Amino acid sequence: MATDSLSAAFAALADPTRRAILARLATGPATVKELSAPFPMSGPAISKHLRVLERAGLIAQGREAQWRPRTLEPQPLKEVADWAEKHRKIWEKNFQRLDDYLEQLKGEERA
Amino acid sequence: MATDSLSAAFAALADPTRRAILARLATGPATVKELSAPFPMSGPAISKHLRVLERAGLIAQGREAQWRPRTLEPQPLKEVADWAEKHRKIWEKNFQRLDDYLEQLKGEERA
DNA sequence: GCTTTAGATAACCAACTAGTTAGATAACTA
DNA sequence: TAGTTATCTAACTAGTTGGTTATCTAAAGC
Repeated sequence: MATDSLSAAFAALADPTRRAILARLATGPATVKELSAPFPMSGPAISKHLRVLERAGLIAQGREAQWRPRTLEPQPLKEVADWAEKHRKIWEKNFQRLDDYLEQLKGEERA
Repeated sequence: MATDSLSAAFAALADPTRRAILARLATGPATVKELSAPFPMSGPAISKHLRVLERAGLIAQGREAQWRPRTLEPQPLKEVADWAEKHRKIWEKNFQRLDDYLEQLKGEERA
């Protein structure tokens, strides 16, 4: 995998299990046990997903007795949202220009 | 890789070479030759990146004599942007609630 | 001190990724 | 027809991913 932070964030989000974990965390901090409950998957598998999310900076780890509650870290998601929104707008403009061009062609044909 | 379309789009975007290719295509259609020019990488390597982008639905392939010009397809990027923006907002609300709560605690302490 | 609970780590495996070189296909050019 | 250009496919390699089971650590409860 590429090592830049945007690539790490995109890669971390490219898995439905990890996106579901983030969705759960959006309702508040949760322990590993709570996070793994919905998935038909071993604990270590969830631990690995959490490590991917953590290396991407999307979550952070707390410590409370024998629990390590995870919480969201918004910064990388903000970078992803900004990138996607920016490029979505550019692409749209691109397509608008194409539409304008096709419209113009039609007009010239008629004339 | 997970097979759902959102996962495929995120995975395709998780590589700086592929994001650069998309950035180039945002300025208009381009041949494989043109797309590979900026990269110190063999043609087949670029072909593979293009296949990943195509399977994610982010680009389409034209045909003109011996060229196969690629163009952008906006739909999957829109899905990515929507997902990211939606969750960014939820996370922010989450953090706002946390801030409110901490503010409230401070107020109660003072009282 | 022993048991239980939460979680991490290690070792392994199958599948996939990102690159390579070599060779095939298909269309233009002289 | 022969040669050149654009592109794709095949076969290979090294490294990564996503899962498993087995084992370890640390805190809590009795």
